[in-house]
Amino acid sequence: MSYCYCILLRKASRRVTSLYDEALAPVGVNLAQFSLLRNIQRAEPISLTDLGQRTELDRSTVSRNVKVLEKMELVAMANGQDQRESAVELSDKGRQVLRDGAPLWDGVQTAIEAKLGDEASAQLTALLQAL
Amino acid sequence: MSYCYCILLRKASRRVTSLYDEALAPVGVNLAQFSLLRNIQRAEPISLTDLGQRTELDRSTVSRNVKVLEKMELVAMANGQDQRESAVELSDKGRQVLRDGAPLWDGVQTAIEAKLGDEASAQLTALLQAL
DNA sequence: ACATATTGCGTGTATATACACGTAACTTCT
DNA sequence: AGAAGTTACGTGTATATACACGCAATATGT
Repeated sequence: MSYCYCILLRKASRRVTSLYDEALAPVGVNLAQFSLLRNIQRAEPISLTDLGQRTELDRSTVSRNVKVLEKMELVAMANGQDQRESAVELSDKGRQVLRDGAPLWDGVQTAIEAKLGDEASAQLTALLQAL
Repeated sequence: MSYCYCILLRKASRRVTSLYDEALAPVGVNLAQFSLLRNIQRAEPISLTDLGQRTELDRSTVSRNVKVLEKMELVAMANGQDQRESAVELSDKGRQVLRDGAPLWDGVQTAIEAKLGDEASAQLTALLQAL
């Protein structure tokens, strides 16, 4: 009787998310928001649809998550190529959060690697990508 | 520059959850609900607090998820030891879902093992438990 | 040009999840 | 017995997430 891979994944996901959330709390965002900001930064200005593909999230999910970031004034919506397309851009405040959050994010990242060891960390990365 | 373990986990979690959800669709529950039913089965009648500890979920989350199962008539609430405690039990319909869902769940489980290989599957299990 | 198809987005609806807070019930201490 | 603390639970609020649907804008085919 093997453990359910899905449940193991979901539990680990919740636990680890909690670690990153706590670490990032000082800059006022959670892991999901920090990651979304990073994805925006890598391709700004970016449409919501493109952002959804990059993050592997449903477009409507991205739409709502971006709206929260907008309310926090970390990003701003601009006009895209089309009238229908809207382009997300970081605000100065958003860039600051990314700068301030980077070492916090790195701390958790390093802590996980220290806990698992280098080899196991690499294995984990490979396995998660293979799923 | 390493990948964010949390994001890798969350993405894998969403992808894999989706696999199980699709497989379980014929019996009318998703993976989270199926898993919750299984946890109830293992310890019924069980209080919401105990169920929360078993599933590593917040009590309020369990409370709400159980409420959905109750509306689907897969579980029923009975009186616990106390007046404050409520005990969750499976209904016949709930047991049937567990029976019918088992082979569907097993199919995904086997498919994942086939994809990763036995050794990698065992590694994955160990790594996820270590996190 | 006009009808049709596609694209990009928002909203409605639903589950999953957590934290904070309040309430009722039980326990413990004096 | 009565006060104080603990336990079990529900609800309010908020984010995360997906699917279905509809609308507006653009592209395409005749």
